[in-house]
Amino acid sequence: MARKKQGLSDRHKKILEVLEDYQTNVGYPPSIREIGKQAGISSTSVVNYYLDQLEEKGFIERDRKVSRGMRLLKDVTGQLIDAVENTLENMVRIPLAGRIGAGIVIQPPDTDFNLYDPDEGIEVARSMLSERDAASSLYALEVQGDSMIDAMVDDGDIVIMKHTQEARNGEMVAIRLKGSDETTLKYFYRENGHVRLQPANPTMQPIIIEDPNSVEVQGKVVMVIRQMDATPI
Amino acid sequence: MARKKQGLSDRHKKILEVLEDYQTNVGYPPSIREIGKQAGISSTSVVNYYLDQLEEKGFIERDRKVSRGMRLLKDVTGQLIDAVENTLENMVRIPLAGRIGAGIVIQPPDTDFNLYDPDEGIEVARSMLSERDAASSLYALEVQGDSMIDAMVDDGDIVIMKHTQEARNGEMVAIRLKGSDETTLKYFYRENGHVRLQPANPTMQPIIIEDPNSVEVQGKVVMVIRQMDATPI
DNA sequence: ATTCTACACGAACATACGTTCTGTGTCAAC
DNA sequence: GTTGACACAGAACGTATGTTCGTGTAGAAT
Repeated sequence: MARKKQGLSDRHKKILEVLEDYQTNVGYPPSIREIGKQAGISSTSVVNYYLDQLEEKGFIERDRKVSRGMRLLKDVTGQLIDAVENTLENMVRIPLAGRIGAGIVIQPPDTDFNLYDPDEGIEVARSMLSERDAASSLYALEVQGDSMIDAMVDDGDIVIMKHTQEARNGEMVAIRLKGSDETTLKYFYRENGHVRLQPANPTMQPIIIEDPNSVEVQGKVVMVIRQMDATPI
Repeated sequence: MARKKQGLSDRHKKILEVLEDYQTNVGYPPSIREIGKQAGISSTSVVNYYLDQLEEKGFIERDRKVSRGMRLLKDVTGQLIDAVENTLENMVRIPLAGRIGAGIVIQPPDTDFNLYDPDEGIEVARSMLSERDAASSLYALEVQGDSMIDAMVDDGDIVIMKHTQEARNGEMVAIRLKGSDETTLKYFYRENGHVRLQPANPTMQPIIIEDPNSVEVQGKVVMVIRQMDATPI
């Protein structure tokens, strides 16, 4: 009953390479004869022979009787290959809507604030977001200045926001106090009839707002991204 | 001489949709007869007729005499389709190598890359990394505890590291001082024969180390990610 | 009306391509 | 030795699939 598991011979590997190369370069899978030519195998039956083995090992999937009817499932290294659609749908592009600073400024995307390319956006893997968030319309803001260091948000950070008027306890939200024109990022808690705004930095004291109506929630922070690799264009 | 340019009839659109659907769902392009069936066209010649037109309009590319020898170039909307290779390479999966706390524990990505689940990892768009970084082997660490708040890194944050022994000025690095078993994240500056370690929080004072040899660089911080959307599995 | 063009159908044709069969050589186990 | 599993080659076969051709219709141009 002893089955050799990981045993990929040179021909197996070569064929997998050909498969991957061909698919990526040509756009559709190769025929058996083409595989043979690329891999240095003269007989179609031998190629077929190995394709069957690769299928049994779970590297490819074959549709019999169909020309070029095969698809890669795993890499030569055994890594799973995401199909095309997956990768397309696995990424979410979030528009860079503007900048925020001490006096917060959220520019709607239509403003021709052209410091960023029109297609300049933040690409985030869907897996890094909750399903709800990925489905909703998000926007990204670049933080300018040190005014949010008590929220653990640094100059240059990218905050990804979700527009909302309501906040639930424990969420980090962008809020503006009535009478102030300054927006800050704080953890939001509604308790005992008042609102507690908790800085992310645990060494700092919370702010208690007795009148909940004087707190205006502008959005919820979904993610903060700090890129350290200095590649400013 | 008037040529209708953008004129995509319903059949054109339908065929493009079929093409896209089939490719993404099945993994290779459809045959002409399959297109016909899906698009409600009974004759192969009609499908061929429209495929020729779509090629002339630049939506697809065809390889004559080859079964399923076609690939999508543009979307129904006219948007360019990224080839397979692009989508495959657009995302980088970074293994979650461990956790760091006050008593830092950094496990460099050893050869046993198979310890964590395949879905245990951080997916980052290649566009969010520099080319150099994306090519190098990165690993991610989850921060545990508040010991890095002076580096603007919070409990629960994900730091993406690049293994290196050398640091250049201005980079945020994980460093350990000789004689200490604690690792911290600081901005690194080598100047006038000494090393200056600058906390990210600008209100905090730098640390000057007179002997550069007592500073051990363990890695460079490439990115910090803070997920606020509470998605505990 | 006639002609031309775009669109459509279905059948016939040619071949690209997957499958199968026979045969050969090697190497271990018996 | 014999057997059997394995790797490989080449040819023959069947069919899936792209191509071509003859025909037809509807509408615009002549």
